[in-house]
Amino acid sequence: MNKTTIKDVAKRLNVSISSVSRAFNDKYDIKKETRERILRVAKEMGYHPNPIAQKLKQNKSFNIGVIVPEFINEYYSEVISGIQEVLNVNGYQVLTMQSNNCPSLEFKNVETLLNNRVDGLIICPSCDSENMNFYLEKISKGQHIVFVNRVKESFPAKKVLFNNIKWSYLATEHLIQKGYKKIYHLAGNKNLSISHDRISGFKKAMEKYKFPTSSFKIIETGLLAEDATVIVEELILDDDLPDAFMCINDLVALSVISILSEHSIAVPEDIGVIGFTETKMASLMSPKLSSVKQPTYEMGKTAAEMLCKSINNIVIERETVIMNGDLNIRKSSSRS
Amino acid sequence: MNKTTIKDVAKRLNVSISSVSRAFNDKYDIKKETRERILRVAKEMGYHPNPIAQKLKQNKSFNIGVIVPEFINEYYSEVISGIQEVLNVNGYQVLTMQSNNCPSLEFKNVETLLNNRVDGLIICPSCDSENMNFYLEKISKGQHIVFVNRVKESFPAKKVLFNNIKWSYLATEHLIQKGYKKIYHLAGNKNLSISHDRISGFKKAMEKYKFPTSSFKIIETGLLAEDATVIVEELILDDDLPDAFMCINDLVALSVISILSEHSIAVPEDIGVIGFTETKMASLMSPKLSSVKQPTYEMGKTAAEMLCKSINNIVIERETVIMNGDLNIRKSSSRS
DNA sequence: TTGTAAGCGTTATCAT
DNA sequence: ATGATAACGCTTACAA
Repeated sequence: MNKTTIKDVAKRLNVSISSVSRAFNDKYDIKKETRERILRVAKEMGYHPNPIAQKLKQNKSFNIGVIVPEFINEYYSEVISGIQEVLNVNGYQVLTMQSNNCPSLEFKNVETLLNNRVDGLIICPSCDSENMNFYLEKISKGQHIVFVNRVKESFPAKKVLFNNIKWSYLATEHLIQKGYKKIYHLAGNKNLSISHDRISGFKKAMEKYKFPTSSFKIIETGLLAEDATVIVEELILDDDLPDAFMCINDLVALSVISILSEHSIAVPEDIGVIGFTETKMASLMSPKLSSVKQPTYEMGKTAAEMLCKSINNIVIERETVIMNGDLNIRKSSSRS
Repeated sequence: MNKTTIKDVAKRLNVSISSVSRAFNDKYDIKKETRERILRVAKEMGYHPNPIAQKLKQNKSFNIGVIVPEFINEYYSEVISGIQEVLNVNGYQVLTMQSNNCPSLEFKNVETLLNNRVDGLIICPSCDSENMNFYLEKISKGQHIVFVNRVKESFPAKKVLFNNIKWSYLATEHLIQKGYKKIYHLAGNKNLSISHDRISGFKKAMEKYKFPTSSFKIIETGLLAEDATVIVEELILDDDLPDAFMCINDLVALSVISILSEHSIAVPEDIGVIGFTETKMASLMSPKLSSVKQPTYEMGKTAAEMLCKSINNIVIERETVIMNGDLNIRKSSSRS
């Protein structure tokens, strides 16, 4: 075990511990030679300053807490990777916790992390309609918090969002331009702003291209593959299939394709499908899935940078950053 | 900010700080009433012991470091979830880092975590053939380390492995029993023991069922989808397609299916395909992918439990735990 | 049962 | 330029 302390080094060199400390913290006066001598011997002895003592003294943990709904899917894994990239470079360690999409566990995790004295938090909320006052209170008490993804644009806090309205509109427009005349949107849960926004984008496209009410539907499906399965089976039974599905995410899109294929309905010839929040798998399917790509990694980096600034009291230009994506068109929406 | 200290509480109650400390650490003698009074007032004041001070005093960080090659794919995300589940319950916080499949970054991360005084490490190595002495040295210095997945069974350390030989054998046997007569194994990089073991299992099945050398091949493909693409295209050009592919992982399997489908080769009718290390997506494909499921979550839990025991010097029955999986048979290998 | 005080490994103020 | 020392917030041996 590494047990060499500043005292050991000081004793060995017949200098005071303050000199050793100074040698390791450039900011103090110390003769260049002594500094180098100390550093050399310290290295020989395998000395590393004990960060825990430093933390206590400086009243700073150099830990940042990150809470996500889950990281089994790529989305939040990539966000976390972006966060780590920035924070590690800045000398922070990242403590990640999952809320399992449960607000009360999310809040409990926040308390755990705060009790562990994290210097700041990045929260990807599981839900943006419940108890957001919990966070406003923490912020007003001086906590540094940055939110990512599932947060209302109107929420008065630092946050990084994806422009769901715009890219939902563009995805829908793409289907229209491909000649699909009857389009259903398999939407997520309405009390999530991201679902709400994607519905808005979809509606906007319907209006813009003057689709009559009979030519589109918005079906609240949820975010899970299983949910979609049931719905599509029903549509088939009711003989109420559209020309194309605009799906809340790739999981739903893939399960739609899977069911249609079981019923020998051809994608994209009979029915077009487009997903959202691109999965790596999207390009490994047959047919390959068209989807809206979100800049997950960059969203994480941006949030981390905002947090660093917040901690260092650097004023920020914009409290809210809304990011753009890419429309990755592949086979599933490209009939010729 | 939470700034209430043990002193504030003591002063407020006209007791000594040791009494307050005792109230929070059951193990000491303290009158029940005082204890309750202290706890109640402490709660009112919003006091929580400062874990950093506790760590310094107890010379223990209550942090555990975890290093994985990446957590964009589900495999390590699930392992980490299992680890967190156990460690959080035991009062530890988990510091996760990615090595990006690069041994030197992995070692650098180890040093970072050790300098941060983690109480133990769980390592999912990026490679098991290089510099494993690095770890043996740490262990001999008293560090607590548990390895997961990519480690040779002969490596003398605590570890949790998957029985790759057995399940590779079973996956291959399944293809044989389905009547596929010519089987190619798309293998991973040979200097990884997991690839090596899966090759062994494959060979074992070939021997057991007396396949002549002309009826099977082992092609070193790598772990990535792109690698497989090239290989299969070549096989098609050379008119050297087998009856079935036994793939090193699902990513490779899915890209095989995708290419075959582009060439209008039917899976599973013309060619059967089976993957390894089940992806969630496996059951969303058409055809749904057969695969070997690894108990990722349980592997993480097991490793974490072993680490806790190691830290608390509890003797362990077996230094090496080798886990079993499931054969999830779906459409891609089920011709009728 | 409770209080006093030393000490964990640093940093930073004040002398020298 | 360097050294002595208090302090960070807690635990724990020892004293009362």
